[in-house]
Amino acid sequence: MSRKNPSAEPAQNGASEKPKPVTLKAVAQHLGLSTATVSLVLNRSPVADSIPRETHERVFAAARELKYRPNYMARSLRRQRSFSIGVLVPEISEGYAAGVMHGIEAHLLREGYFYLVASHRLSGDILNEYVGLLEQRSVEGFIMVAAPLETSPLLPTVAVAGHREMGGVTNVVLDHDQAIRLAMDHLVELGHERVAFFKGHPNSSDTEARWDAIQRTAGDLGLAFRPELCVQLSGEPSGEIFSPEEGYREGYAFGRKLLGQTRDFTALFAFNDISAIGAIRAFLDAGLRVPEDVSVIGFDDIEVASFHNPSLTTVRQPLFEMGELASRTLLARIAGVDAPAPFHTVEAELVVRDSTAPPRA
Amino acid sequence: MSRKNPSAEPAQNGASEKPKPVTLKAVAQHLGLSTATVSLVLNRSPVADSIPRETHERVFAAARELKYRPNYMARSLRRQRSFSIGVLVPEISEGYAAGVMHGIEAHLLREGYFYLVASHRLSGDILNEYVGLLEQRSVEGFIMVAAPLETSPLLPTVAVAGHREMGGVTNVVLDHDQAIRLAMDHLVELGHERVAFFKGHPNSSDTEARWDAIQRTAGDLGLAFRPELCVQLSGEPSGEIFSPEEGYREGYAFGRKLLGQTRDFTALFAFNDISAIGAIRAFLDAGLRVPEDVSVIGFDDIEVASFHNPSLTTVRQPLFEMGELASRTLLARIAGVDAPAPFHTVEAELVVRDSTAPPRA
DNA sequence: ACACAACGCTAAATCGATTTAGCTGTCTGA
DNA sequence: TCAGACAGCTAAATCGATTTAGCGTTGTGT
Repeated sequence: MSRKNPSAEPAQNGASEKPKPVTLKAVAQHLGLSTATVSLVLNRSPVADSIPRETHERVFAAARELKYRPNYMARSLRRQRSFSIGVLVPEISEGYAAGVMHGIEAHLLREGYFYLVASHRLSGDILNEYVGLLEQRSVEGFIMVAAPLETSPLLPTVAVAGHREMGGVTNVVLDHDQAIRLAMDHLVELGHERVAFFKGHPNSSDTEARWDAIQRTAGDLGLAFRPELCVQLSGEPSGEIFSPEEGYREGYAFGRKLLGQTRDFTALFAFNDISAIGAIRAFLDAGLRVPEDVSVIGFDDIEVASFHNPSLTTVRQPLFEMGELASRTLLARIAGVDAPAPFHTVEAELVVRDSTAPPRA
Repeated sequence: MSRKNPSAEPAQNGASEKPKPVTLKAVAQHLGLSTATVSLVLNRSPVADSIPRETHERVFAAARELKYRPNYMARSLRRQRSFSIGVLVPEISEGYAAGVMHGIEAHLLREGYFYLVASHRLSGDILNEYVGLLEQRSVEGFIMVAAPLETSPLLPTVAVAGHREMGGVTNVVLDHDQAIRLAMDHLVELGHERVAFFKGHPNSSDTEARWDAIQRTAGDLGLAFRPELCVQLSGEPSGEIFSPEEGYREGYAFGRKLLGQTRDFTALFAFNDISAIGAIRAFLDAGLRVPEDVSVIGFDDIEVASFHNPSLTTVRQPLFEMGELASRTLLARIAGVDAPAPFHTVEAELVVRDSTAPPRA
């Protein structure tokens, strides 16, 4: 209600006056030059090489003095460049995507790009809709996180945690074999022999790759891999809508389902940290202690993993680096530097915390 | 390496051919009409009222057939509208901001807007830099989360968790008195009399408001409010850089510092969930049980709060709704519907979970 | 039979930059 | 002395839409 007297402020932002932005023309007139010259100089065009140093200085001085800011729309229209890219994530308030976006942002803004975000919630239809809208907005490319992409997009695209090999799409993927190996070795070294596994959401693009790696590695290590130790939720999830809250509930449900099938296991390798945490809760509710009775290992190392109690042993995905790599790769492709390699692989790292221990003797 | 034969795909996206987008002119020519007519019809301009229904249909049919998509840059340049807003958060991979952004996104995209995000990391300089860049990008307004805003921005702005009253800025704020009351009543009802408090980051805009509310409420309830029960970190943080990881460490450090000062308390009211979790860890490390020996109550109800073990009793901020309200308010101001009210207040909610209990007898 | 309105549409200006082709005027070299 | 090179700049087209002013044609009322 109370409001300071606004008379002191220079340009108020309500709906009152508009500050009338400084155009190129204004700068040119102020200098007695043409807009062409000013533009050439300000953009350091090679054509401006023949213009004497003194004029250069006058132009820059005037631009600074008048606080000239080139109009982004006009410039983009002419150059057919937007310096924007579209980022499609499952859901913005979800740990995995947030970590990747952090890396994306760091690199992109450093290079003078901005990004537009939208959430596809693991639905192909929603994804396609936003791809269309963002294309209309002239984004120069896409970074998609865990996106259920069906067809080759028209623009350069980098997929993080994508699994399909697709024309024009560069995948930033974890080396799943190495990652799974890390986790399994850890469990085996602790002495676990009966390990339970969660299989991920059928629409999540990492699910298949990771599952394959698990099967292979279990075989290599001679680990029992029995059906009653593997849990996948009943098939289609409720709607195609995705949320982290659901991931947690899913983990809890997984955990209960597993206990319903058998208690003959000493460790659980969850699909991700969220489901690991959900499962831990299910175990605790069932009177089992973690890690004394059951060791649990997660995947991702999202923030929660270290905050959790017991803190979570997990396979760390270098999310920030993956985001950075994705942006770097995309910008290179936009610049036409890189041929679109189908894969860039990053390595996982084992983070041992308190949710794993040797099995009871 | 291996790559499917791309001959089947229509338009490849590498750096090869460009699909040559359909312009308004193309549609007009295809119809034998002028671009003016087509534009008028497609935009349902009142000027097009005198154009017969049949022509309307022809135009729409052609647009659909040719898959015409208006060029965003051209349209924005002409209309002086970008349908974009700038969102400035402390850090994108942080729970509070993510929750608010979720709400922002939901409402904004529904209304045909997109948003550009940047992280100010609680630094005024970084904030100003991005404000400038985003203004240049012709955003139509700002939503700022926990931003250390010093001067009135030129564009319509809505601040979430802002505390300063400032010309042209609408604040979406929590009713801190009500929120604090909720928490304190809960503790008092449980029987706690000696309660410790954390004071937040000096650059975080909610810190002061919440601290004031705590002091007032403690007074109202006749609660002891002794200096040795209040902890604030040593003043300036290391650099002005902010991260959730630091919030956790801060909470841990808070907890240790508190224990160093006194153990004569039965409950802790932390500044937020992250610091609550950090403190709980410090207590556990010191051999105290939560909630048996010490009750801990957080603030925010970020995702982690419910996942944590023990799950966290906390004061829920309706982050999603705050984000929605912020966007709604901003769009209304952009449309010139609303006068810029200085405050919109939302109510908190107490979420009782497992980290609080009656004090030991 | 004629003025005037309504209809159906278009020419052209405009938004604010970028960029190519080219125009002066001076200087150089043969 | 004169062609040609070069320096130093500019006119004008262009990007793709939106939007105002207005132009011909037909119809209507008196």
